[in-house]
Amino acid sequence: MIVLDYRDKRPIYEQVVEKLERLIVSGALEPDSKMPSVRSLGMELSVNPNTIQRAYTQLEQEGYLYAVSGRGNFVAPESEWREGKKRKVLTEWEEVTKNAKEAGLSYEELADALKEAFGKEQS
Amino acid sequence: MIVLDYRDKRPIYEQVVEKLERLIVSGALEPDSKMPSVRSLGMELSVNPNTIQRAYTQLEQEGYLYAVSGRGNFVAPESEWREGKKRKVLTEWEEVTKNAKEAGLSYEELADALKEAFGKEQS
DNA sequence: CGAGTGTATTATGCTTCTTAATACACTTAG
DNA sequence: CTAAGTGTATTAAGAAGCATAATACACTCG
Repeated sequence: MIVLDYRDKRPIYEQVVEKLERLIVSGALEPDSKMPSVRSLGMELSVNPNTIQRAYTQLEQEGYLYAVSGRGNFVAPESEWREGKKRKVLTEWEEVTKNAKEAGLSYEELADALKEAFGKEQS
Repeated sequence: MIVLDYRDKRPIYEQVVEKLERLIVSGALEPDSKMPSVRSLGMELSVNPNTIQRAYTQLEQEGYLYAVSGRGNFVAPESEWREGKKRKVLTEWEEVTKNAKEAGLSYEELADALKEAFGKEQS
């Protein structure tokens, strides 16, 4: 399902959150589909179930999962997280863009990079 | 010179690095100008000199400062860090842009936000 | 010479992350 | 009904990183 990067200095639970969030946002994990149990995903990643539990709890607080006692964790419907995610990522994008400007990157350079990222043809 | 944010959960030395780098890149601290000594900046921020030393060492490794034994730390000439900084921040920008696209933000939305960030007039 | 500088070392306390071992209530397949 | 699998909670322990404190030493400059 996911692969951990041991060179990454961040906590494991944070990596798990990031990677699962990515799978959900990209649509690789469909709404209402069942997530692996904390025990099975812990086994698969050679990580303690508590660590997975911590990741799931955070994903639940952020609206990406919902838990059903005795049954498991499930991907939340898109309406629960899509708008919040867009707002969050746009704020981050504006911040990084500000840094880029400050570092000396020009409007034209970024405009070109933006076209590139969206597969637009260069003039 | 700088102000620490105690709500920020990152290590102090990392905050110091980020804020000083910002001052250098923006030009607020001119090349070859003298930085505060590790002891004086430690006093000013109510932080241990070792913590400042750690920040200075990292800034030196990244090319923003150079140290002269017995005299102090100084801002490195722009040629030492400008290009590296631009490359680094562009890579980060491309990554965040990819995330924004994946989260559902359109080319038009980002193009508008880019114009906004550079103070361009909207058509 | 003395004050101020960078730099290094050692020790200590604190917080966070992670593992481990349980425990309990719930749901579902058999 | 029973057993297995689920989420969830608790407690204990170890490891690592962060920060402070107290020194120490070589250097530069007034």
